[in-house]
Amino acid sequence: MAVEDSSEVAAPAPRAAGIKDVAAAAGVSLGTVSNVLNRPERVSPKTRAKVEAAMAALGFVRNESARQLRAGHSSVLAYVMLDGRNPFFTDVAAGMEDAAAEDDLSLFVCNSANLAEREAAYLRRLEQQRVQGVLITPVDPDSPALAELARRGTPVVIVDRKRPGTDHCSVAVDDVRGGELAARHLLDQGHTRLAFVGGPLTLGQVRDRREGALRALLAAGLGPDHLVDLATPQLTVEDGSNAGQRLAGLPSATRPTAAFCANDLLALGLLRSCAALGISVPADLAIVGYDDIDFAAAATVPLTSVRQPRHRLGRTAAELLIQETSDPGHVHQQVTYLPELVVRASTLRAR
Amino acid sequence: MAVEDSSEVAAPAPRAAGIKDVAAAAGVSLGTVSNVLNRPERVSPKTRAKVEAAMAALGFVRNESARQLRAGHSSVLAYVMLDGRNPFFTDVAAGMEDAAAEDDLSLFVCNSANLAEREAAYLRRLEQQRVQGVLITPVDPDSPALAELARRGTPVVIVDRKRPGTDHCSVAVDDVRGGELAARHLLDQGHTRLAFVGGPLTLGQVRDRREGALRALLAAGLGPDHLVDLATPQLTVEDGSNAGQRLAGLPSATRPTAAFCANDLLALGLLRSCAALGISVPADLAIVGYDDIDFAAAATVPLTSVRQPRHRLGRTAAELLIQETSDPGHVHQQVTYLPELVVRASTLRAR
DNA sequence: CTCCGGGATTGAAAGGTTTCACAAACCTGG
DNA sequence: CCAGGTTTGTGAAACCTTTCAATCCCGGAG
Repeated sequence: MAVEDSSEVAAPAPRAAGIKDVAAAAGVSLGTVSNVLNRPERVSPKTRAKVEAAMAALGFVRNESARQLRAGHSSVLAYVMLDGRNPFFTDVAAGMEDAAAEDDLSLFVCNSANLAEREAAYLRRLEQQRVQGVLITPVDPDSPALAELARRGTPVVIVDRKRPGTDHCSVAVDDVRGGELAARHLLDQGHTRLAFVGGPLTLGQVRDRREGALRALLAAGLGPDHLVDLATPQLTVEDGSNAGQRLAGLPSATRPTAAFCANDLLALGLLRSCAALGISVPADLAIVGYDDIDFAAAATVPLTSVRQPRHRLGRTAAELLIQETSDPGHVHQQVTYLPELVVRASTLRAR
Repeated sequence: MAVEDSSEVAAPAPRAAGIKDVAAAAGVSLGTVSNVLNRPERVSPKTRAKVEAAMAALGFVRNESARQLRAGHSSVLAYVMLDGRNPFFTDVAAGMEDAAAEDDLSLFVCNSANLAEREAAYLRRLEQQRVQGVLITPVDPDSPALAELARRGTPVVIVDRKRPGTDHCSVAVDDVRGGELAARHLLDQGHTRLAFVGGPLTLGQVRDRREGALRALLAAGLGPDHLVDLATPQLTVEDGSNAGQRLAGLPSATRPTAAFCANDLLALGLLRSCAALGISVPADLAIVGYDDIDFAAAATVPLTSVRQPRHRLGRTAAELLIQETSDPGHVHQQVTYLPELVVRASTLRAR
């Protein structure tokens, strides 16, 4: 009167098989299973097959916490991005992901949404997880938290910002140059009175782009009064649209005939409100954006924009990070790319 | 001749202080430090202060791997999204993030980029990490991998898709209804020949939206031949633009006077190519998109679109997941939201 | 002065993996 | 058939934290 072997009963929740169970099932020792996992070449094909069969049968899934605890390192990179809703950053992340995948690492993407507090919370969490390294486009690149993180042993790479210190690598695009390109282009088109749409000035990107525009003016012999500031609280489509309203409200005598926007979201918003207000682009107002996101070219008045090598930016950043973690003789470097102006209909010279 | 105490030498890499070091520094036991961390109310204010001071002095950072190994659970949720470059999913993720933050959990965002292989790799990695649960907009909701993941103990919530089985919760929007809304609106405007722009049909979202359009036609007494398929390989701006070229190439006798696009990216691409080809929107071609991403309203011909409660979609999904992990008596539920048509200039009735 | 109750603290076990020094088994050629 | 070298396999320690039963200490009741 044999009782049905319990292994044949569909156990509802056998609770996660571990390496130990696999070893038992395969009739080998713990260490051997571990070897199959980590150094398969050191185990004979026969035993390896046995072990692999056991793993499959038990639905074994390696416990990464335990692995990491013992091995001391994880295989996760993280990117803390500044604005998850800006396609620019999404593309940067895609570049990182490609680089990470090549080294068999995962990329953990977090979105600080430009909130210092949220950023800090993520950094804390990531450090606790002992991620292999952190890529970050910081709310404030001078924050001491970043330096400390690095000092305590988590490599940090600053993305899309430069940082004078020598604690980390950084990858950036020359925003001053970008601003210069944009403004010079507008001046070349015969405009002499430009609007600068963007903010807050606490963002280095915004500051630098504006600074570049000023330089271009200066080089053309025009004073800073030829740059009309239309400050925005954020860099969203909505803010750009609002700026358009304000622009339209200016007396036509002093109203700029061209606008340089700190990013494409603003530019698209501006474009929209121009359409709504009957301001023709580029005849009445030329517009230059920044980032050259896909939607820039897709806008019905395709947008002139300053292109940044976003994919490469991300890829390079991730590569530097990986290098830092693997090469003991690593020295920090600051990579700077040059932006490029892409001219489209939104600034075609008015006849 | 005393040798300088080594503790006074600035050690270059003192290697991560652990709970043990804190205990030693504070003159208490291991367990007490742990209590300060996990049940502060059980330790007297005096000792707590001592311990906290020691932690600060040593720059102690809790080791999450060890914690998780012992405690058995992590505090990370993950969202595997279908297309990181589509703002719709970004917004969904933002909703999840809010819900997660409320419960003091982190959200790990991964982008499968519509690649089954990448998706599988992420799922494997996440399971190894023993994340608390997985939110996913799957490439293929019928993939057995999902069911198995759930069976092995990682809760899974399907987002933006429904799944007949009873293994997980799901949160979706009724795409058939959405397609119906879009098509009926066009029919109401007097159009009788519609283009459907979208693909691949392996994506349930695309299939359902198309299906809805067919139903609307049927309800209006029109056969399926009144729906002209412009299949696209993906759902990108570029694909939409290409579809526009093809549309323009159709003999004007049979050319549809309205287009329903499976998402806004396609619609924006279509819009762009119309502008380039001199097809006026909406006079020559009415366009309806889907998702109502921010750029839809921002397009220079603002886009009529089917709005989905994306933020809520994400939030609800995360809430269900959290509930599943905390409430033992949890029963899986399938939540379905209704979409809503947002009418804008791109379909204003032609005079 | 002893005993008791209860809050504060302790110590040891446990959790799943990797690592490493070592043992066993096998092979090669003398 | 054996010595010595190589290839496989083993077992125990270590990683850092959490948990929980046990101990300690203190003041108050008897």
